[in-house]
Amino acid sequence: MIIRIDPASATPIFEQLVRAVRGEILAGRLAAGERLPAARELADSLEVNGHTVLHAYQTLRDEGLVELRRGRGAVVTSAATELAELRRHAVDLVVAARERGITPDAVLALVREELSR
Amino acid sequence: MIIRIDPASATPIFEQLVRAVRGEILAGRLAAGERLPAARELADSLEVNGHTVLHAYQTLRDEGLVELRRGRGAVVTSAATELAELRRHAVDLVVAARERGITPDAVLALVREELSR
DNA sequence: ACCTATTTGTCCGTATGTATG
DNA sequence: CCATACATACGGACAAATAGG
Repeated sequence: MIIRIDPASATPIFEQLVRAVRGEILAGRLAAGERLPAARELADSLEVNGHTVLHAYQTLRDEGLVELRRGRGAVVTSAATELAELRRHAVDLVVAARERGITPDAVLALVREELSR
Repeated sequence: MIIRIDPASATPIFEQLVRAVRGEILAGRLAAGERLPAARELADSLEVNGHTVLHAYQTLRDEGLVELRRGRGAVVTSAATELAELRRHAVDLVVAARERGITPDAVLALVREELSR
């Protein structure tokens, strides 16, 4: 997993990490059961503090994307990969809508209708 | 607001703080708009680290019970007080059920029925 | 418009505890 | 029993938003 951090950015380092990992998961490049690098290890390689990475990992845990366990590390949850699969369908829907010149509101209305069935 | 912390307890300090403040809110002793003591101030008075109190406050924020703003502090949300009011009704319900010797399952079934209306 | 005090936000460093394997 | 890796807590520093004068 390749992550790049911009220490000069206005967005906090821990949030950059959250976005990077979340992106990897939602893009399907990190599947359920796969392990993230150990927090301190990643911290060392990025030259940031271990807490900063841990804070990011804990945020991802709060979002339900990873499971944290002492001695085992951070593991991508199955819910996360399911979310990634769901996202692919969402992308398909939006692409199809754009191809047909359908307005965003109409798309949302359609999805709402299906959800309320 | 009187909070007591047991440093020797197995439950983490920050969680003891979360429970204490949450309890105050749900008991109605802290109403919407009221401010919690400044994190570092409370930390000093309890002789714990400022980070520890801040961690507790941020947990409460994640639960939607307080709003945190730089320079303003931690303010109890209206959602929190509404939750407290809801809790009072729940207590009333349980008390009334116990007085009448109604089983917990029956109470839950009743509530479910009302919710599904 | 300016300045100052307050207070949370983030980050660094360090240390110890504790569940996992 | 031992290595790994997260969990918690301590301490210190500076940034950034808010409120008030």
